[in-house]
Amino acid sequence: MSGRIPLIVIGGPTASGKTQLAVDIAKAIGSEIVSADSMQLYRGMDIASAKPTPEEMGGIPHHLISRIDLSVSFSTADYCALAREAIADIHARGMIPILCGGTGLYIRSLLQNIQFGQEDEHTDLRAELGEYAKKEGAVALHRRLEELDPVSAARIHPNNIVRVVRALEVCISTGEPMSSRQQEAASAPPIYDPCFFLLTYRDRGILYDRIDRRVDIMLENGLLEEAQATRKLPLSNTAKNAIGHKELYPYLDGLEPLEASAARLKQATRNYAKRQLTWFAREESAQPIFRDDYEHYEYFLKITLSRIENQKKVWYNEGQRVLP
RNA sequence: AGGGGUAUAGCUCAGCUGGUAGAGCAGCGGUCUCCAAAACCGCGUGCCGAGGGUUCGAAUCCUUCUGCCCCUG
Repeated sequence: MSGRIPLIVIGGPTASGKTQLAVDIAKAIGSEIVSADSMQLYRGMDIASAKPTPEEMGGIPHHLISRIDLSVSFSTADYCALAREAIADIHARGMIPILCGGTGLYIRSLLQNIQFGQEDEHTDLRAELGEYAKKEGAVALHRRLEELDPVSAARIHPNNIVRVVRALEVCISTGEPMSSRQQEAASAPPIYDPCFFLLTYRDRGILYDRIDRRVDIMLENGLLEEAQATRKLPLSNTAKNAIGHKELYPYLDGLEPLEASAARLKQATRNYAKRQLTWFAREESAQPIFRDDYEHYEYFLKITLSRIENQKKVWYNEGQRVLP
């Protein structure tokens, strides 16, 4: 359909090379980048979140990076609001926006144009529900959800306390089952016409090696100092989950040698990459591009750019057809 | 060299007095529309160091060899 905003999307696991690819595409087509990364949004985790350096950005404007303080919680709803704004702005200035990042939920929510309600988190209610789960058990908590929202209860495994709590929180605070709210949320038509690339590797071992090497490089670049700096700061629910600092705290506390902490950091990152791969594999609209199919990056980039050129014809021709 | 110990999944280890083996982690697969770098679910991948013996039956008992560890010299 016309009227939809053309959007180039680059998703994929961590350390797959999304940043460089996005910058090179932006240079080639003359555009700007909107980050889809839940951690690069924060200030103070630049190394850990593999935020592009000014040199890596190569003069290309990056949006939704370093936007919020570590103490501030951030939700998918918040992200979608900001991202829509940034994309609309780039598009209004006559460019095809590039969305790039590894947070699959953010990308999916944006592309499917999920309409989230706009409530704050209910910290005390969450704490109370969590306490209940601790005392009465996960099954008892799940039973409460069955009463308020059987549909969600059927979808969420009783052991998944985090999500049971979240569903209960929504039901109790809004007086409406989360499942029916979700149904409404999914009703809006999409506003983007995406050209979605899933950047990945056929050989997972290569990706895992890249992750291990990148952690070593992060350590050389001052990751320990960065972790030390966040050590005593109050971190929001979102920020405290970041991979990259918490794994190093045992070393910083003198509890174990650096190699042990570094090994756990690598491990956590590899596990994360695996989960991302599972998530993105379900994204039917995404076309996989395998970096290890090409020996030279230049050729890989050229192929990808030519795919974009083809997509531009589709976008362009659709526009033509709509004109009288 | 002598004495003691150990050898089981990719790793760390369980396996009582004999009935061909199981945990954690890793790995692999998956779920996920409001915390998502989160949370959760599923799958055991094995010449039980090698050879010989005892036994209906050996990871388990005996023995030889090999590797590793510790102690004594």
